[in-house]
Amino acid sequence: MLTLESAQQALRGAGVRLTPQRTLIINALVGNRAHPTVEQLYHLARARYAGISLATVYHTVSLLARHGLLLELHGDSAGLRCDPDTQPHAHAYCLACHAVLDISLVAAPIPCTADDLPFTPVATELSLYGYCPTCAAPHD
Amino acid sequence: MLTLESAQQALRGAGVRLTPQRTLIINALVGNRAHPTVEQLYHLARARYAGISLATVYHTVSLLARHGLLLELHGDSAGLRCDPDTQPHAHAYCLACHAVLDISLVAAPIPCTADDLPFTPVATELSLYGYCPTCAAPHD
DNA sequence: ATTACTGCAAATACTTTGCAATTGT
DNA sequence: ACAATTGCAAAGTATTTGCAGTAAT
Repeated sequence: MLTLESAQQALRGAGVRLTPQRTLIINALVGNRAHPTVEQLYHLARARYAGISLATVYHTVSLLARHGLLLELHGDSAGLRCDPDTQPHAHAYCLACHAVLDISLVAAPIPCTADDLPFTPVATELSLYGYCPTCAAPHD
Repeated sequence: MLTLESAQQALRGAGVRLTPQRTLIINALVGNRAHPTVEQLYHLARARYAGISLATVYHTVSLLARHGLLLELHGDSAGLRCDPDTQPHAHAYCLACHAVLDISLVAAPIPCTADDLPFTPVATELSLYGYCPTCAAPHD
């Protein structure tokens, strides 16, 4: 799970500078289970420092993903979403309220064979589309 | 598996008109295992009828997906891809040559629970990112 | 005849990029 | 000091939409 300390250590170890903008974005992600879009992350960061730009948020998200500190989720037409939890799990996209929920996976290795030859994934993304418990509940 | 006949039947049964453009697009998809993007589908269709427009291809792909005749794949930054095979299977995206390969899944029901409440998916997408057998092979 | 569909062009949305100014180390 | 990073604006790419003309049933 992402923490400011683990991120600082990973970035410093890679010779990457820790700017206030990056600290801001990391802090907005720590403990955040909402799977924010880049746009939402931008607003969260801007609430604390008005000068930050959307381009910097894009840059930083890409940087953090390259350093294995977050996962980029592509399952949503609302745009790129970020997940600070890099442990294997799936994502449930609610078609009604557009929430993104975590789905824990019972570890079950996927036999990855394409045309009978092995395919070695470096990343996987399991996306489920449906209705979350709140939206699926009968209306009053 | 999509055929022109099955598509005709499904669309006519739903009161949807079978235009030459739609027939063209369906034919471009039948037996197509390349998971073409909308743009590629547009070029395939235009090779047979120069007048077809990209907007129509987008409309038609969305229509066919709504009628369960194809799957829309969102796993690629190259844009929306189409899969005429609606049976459950995963997709392997090659990070080198950008091919999209089918991965057969051993049927293993996923326990879908979000916050201990059931999430009922209406669609799922399992995307694997890595290197296809050709690109993973040692270079000469 | 009626209504759905097409094609164009414009609009929208998301993301990337060039570059000059700034800043972390 | 020096290279990395930022912010702005512009460009690039993907997709959607309004609407007038056209065509399927």
